[in-house]
Amino acid sequence: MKKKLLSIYEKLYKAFGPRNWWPGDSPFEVMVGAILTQSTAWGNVEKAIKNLKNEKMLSPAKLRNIKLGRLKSLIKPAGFYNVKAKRLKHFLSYLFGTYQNNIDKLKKKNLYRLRKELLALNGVGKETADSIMLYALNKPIFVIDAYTRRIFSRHGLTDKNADYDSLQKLFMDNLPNKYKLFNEYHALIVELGKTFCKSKKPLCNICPLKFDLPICPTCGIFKHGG
DNA sequence: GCCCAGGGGGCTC
DNA sequence: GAGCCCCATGGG
Repeated sequence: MKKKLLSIYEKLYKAFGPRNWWPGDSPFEVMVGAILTQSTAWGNVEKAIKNLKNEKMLSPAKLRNIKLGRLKSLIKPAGFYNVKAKRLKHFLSYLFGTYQNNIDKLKKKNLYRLRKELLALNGVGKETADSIMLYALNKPIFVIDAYTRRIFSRHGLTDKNADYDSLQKLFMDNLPNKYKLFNEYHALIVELGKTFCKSKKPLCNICPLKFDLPICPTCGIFKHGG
C-alpha cells in the first residue's frame, strides 16, 4: 500500500505539477475559505472573498464585528450564505474567545486536541477542521474529501463506503508524516477529480491514472483504449 | 433545463 | 449508525 500510494502521488504530480495550495494571502484567509468552500465550487468562493477584500472586511477583527446581515450579503456568491455567515461568526468567536486572535497559539496546540476543539464548533466538520489545520496551520494531517473516496475506491484500494477516519488513517499510516506531502497530495486528488472524475463526463482517454484494469479506474465506466 | 461543486447539521428510524 | 433532507449561488 505504501508503494501504491506513493506511485499514485508521483503520477499525479507528473501530470499536474505543484498545485501551490491553499490559494490565500494569509492563514486567516485560508480558514475563511475553508468554511466558504463547503460543497461549493472554488470560483464562487473567490467572488465572496473578493467582496470581503473590497470592503476591507477580511480580517479577524472586522469579521468579528461585522453585522450578520452585511456578512451574508458579502458572501452571497459562495452559496448557503445564511448558514455560512453564522459558521464564520462561530469560528471568529472561538478564535478570539479561546486564542485571543493569536494564530501562533493555534499552531502550537497539540494536533488532536486542536482537532477536537474545531470539531466542536457548529459548522466545522472533519474535512473543514483538517483543511484548516493542514492548509492554514501547516500541521501534518491528511484531508479526505468526496474525490478521494470516489477515486481510491474505484481503484479498488479502499472500500466504497469507508468512513472518513479510516480513509485518513490509511493515508497517514502509509505515507511519510510530512505536511508538505499531505498538502500536495490532497490538492492533486482534487485536481484529478475536477478534471476527470465528474460522474457524467469522464475523460478516460487522457486520465493520468492508468492501471492494468479492464475499466477506467478513475471514472469506473469506460475502457481505456489499447 | 439538468447536474454538480474542495460539507455539515439535524432529523428519523 | 445509516439514510434522508436542507442549505443556495453559479458554471458547464
